[in-house]
Amino acid sequence: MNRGRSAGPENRRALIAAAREVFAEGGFAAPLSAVARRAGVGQGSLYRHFPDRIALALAVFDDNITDLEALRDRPDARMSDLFDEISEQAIASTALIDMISTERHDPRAEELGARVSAVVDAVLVRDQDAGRIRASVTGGDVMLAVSMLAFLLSRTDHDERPAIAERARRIFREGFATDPDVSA
Amino acid sequence: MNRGRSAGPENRRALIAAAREVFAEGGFAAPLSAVARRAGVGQGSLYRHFPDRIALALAVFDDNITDLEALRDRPDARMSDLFDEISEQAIASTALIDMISTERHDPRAEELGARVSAVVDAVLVRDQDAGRIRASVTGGDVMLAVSMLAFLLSRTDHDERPAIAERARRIFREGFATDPDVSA
Amino acid sequence: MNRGRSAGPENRRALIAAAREVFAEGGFAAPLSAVARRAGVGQGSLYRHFPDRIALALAVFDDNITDLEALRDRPDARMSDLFDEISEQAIASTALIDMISTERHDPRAEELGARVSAVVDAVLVRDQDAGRIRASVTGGDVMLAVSMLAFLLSRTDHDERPAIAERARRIFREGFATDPDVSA
Amino acid sequence: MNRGRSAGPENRRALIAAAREVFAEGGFAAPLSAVARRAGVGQGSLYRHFPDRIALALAVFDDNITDLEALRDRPDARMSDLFDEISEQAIASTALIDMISTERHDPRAEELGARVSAVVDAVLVRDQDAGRIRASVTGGDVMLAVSMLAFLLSRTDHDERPAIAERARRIFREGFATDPDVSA
DNA sequence: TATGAATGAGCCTTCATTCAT
DNA sequence: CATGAATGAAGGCTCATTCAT
Repeated sequence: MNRGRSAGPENRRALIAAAREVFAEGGFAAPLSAVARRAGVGQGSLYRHFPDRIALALAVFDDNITDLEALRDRPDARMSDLFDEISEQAIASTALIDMISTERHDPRAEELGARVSAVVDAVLVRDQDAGRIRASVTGGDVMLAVSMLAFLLSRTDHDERPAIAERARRIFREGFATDPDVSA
Repeated sequence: MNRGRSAGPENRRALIAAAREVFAEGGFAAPLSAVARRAGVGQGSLYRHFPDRIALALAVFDDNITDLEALRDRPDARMSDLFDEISEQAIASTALIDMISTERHDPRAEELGARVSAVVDAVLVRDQDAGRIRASVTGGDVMLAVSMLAFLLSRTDHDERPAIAERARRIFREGFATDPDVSA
Repeated sequence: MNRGRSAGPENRRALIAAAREVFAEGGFAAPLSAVARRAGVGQGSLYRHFPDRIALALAVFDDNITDLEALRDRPDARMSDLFDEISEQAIASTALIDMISTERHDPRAEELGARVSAVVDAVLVRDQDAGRIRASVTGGDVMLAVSMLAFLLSRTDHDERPAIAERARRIFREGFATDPDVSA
Repeated sequence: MNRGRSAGPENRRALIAAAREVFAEGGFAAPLSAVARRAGVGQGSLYRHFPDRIALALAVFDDNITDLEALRDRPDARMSDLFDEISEQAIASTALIDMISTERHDPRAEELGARVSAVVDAVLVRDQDAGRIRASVTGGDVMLAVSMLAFLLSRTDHDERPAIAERARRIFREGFATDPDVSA
């Protein structure tokens, strides 16, 4: 049952979709064979489309990063929106974060991290100009906060994630805000 | 070279020591066979002493929690000491954190978490009474911060951990302190 | 980028050239997909032109045999020239030898062997007539020597081949010559 | 159906025996899974006993080398006996040769080669002292001849090996002998 | 009770070969 | 006739877990 050449793009999509689910359920380390199986695709096709786990993850997560970048381009977007977006993504699947840290020495994963950093920097400047965040806060600080938030969610049960996210974000808000009492 | 029935307690100790090293080097998911090998003990004995991975990890990490509890009992200990202790432990081995989150539904892991919580609560009260930490901060908030710090360190290269720990702790300090400007 | 039906001959040539390189680098067992890739040709086209590995190898090695036959037709060529030529070929790529022995029961490979034999026989007669090689030496003897030399080179690191070839040839020279002391 | 610990030595023997057969039939590159299957042993046990292909091959071939060394210790043994022995071994299985050349950079394979060399050197001296082999012949020359002979046999059908071996040995005899005419 | 070996399931990866377009 | 993707069968290897001694 060779579905022929035209099945290519369809398979690719199916693999990404399957990987998104499998990663969400089993984490970044989930078996690739499960991805192929769920996509209804031969093991070989998976490897043709994505020569390794990272290549597959990259395809899965590219959408997420793109969402973040879209947010940066909204002139009214502020840091809290960014945290919203990241929380939401992490609530859905924490594998991205897992991947970025597990594969932190792979240049492709680094690039993903750099794209996130760029978004953070852009939004941070605006918030500092508007006096919402202390001038002493750096992009690195925020990335740290973002990472911690995501790690935390990645280790939290799905149904508890919204509450935990809210709680963690309040801590960071108070850590970064110019007048913490206001946000308390 | 069957050392006979009297070797029991000695084996147990050797297994715990070996597991501490193996977990530190290879993470919580490291092969159990490596533990038995390093301990110089048969596979079967490992399973007899510790029926599963969690039982072994529990024994390993009991010491760490004990250290934390000792700290709680020092009347002059404050929250920053607790963070110091936890940072140091996480800098040494991140497997504990990994275990607590990976196995978060195992009652034994939960109990470990509860013991940490108790320490946190005790120290927090003192810091709040002394006016060093805002009254609005809860034990849950601090546990969250602790978790995030530990997760973060668990995903950081060993040599970068001290610097990252310091940076993260400043954020939390500012998020919790009564007068953040002082600690900035 | 389907170059259409006229690309046939060009593809064929590209495949042979690619196969020559791939076999030289990876041996006779190298993946056929590598050949197609290097030739810039689809897998399907490879199979159309060469239904199996042997068909491809035959096309590749036909040139080598042709060189040998050209040598036979030079009236002054002697056995040592033949060994020179074969050594050079084996030094460049041992895949031919590998193929001839691996596929020794395939009639196409046998034919290749027969062509070599014919060359050997022709040159041998001349050398014997000239009194350079003992009359008792048969074509089979020389083929054996040739095979052994080629096998040997096929199992020698590339950079050591010239020296090993020289050493081996001296042995055969002494084994075949009418007056071995001369060549010693 | 865990046959328990005592099955260890038996398994080991079964694995070596199976490997000897599998290597003889399929060459040194034959699948290890076939070895485990034929030995009636789990895949894991194979890897426990022999962590890699070379370790297994070493065990298989140790007997062969031992036979060679026994021959060296016979005071009346001469080069022709050595060739006899090697021919016989290669006639039975050519995988040893394949291994020595395929894995020529593995120190364990090198050691095997060195043991053969040592035997060759010892026997050569005796033959030269007795005036049966030219003084100009070196141990390296003989090793070359031995290698070529073995390679040749490794690529010859089983039933043709005796005849081919005889023919090749005559060439070497004439190449090495003090008075080649005698042996012609 | 300790021991160390056995077992087999499961994942990863590579290719040869087939096929719809 | 070219193309490039699909497919699945092997084979390699690693563990978690069980068991006879």
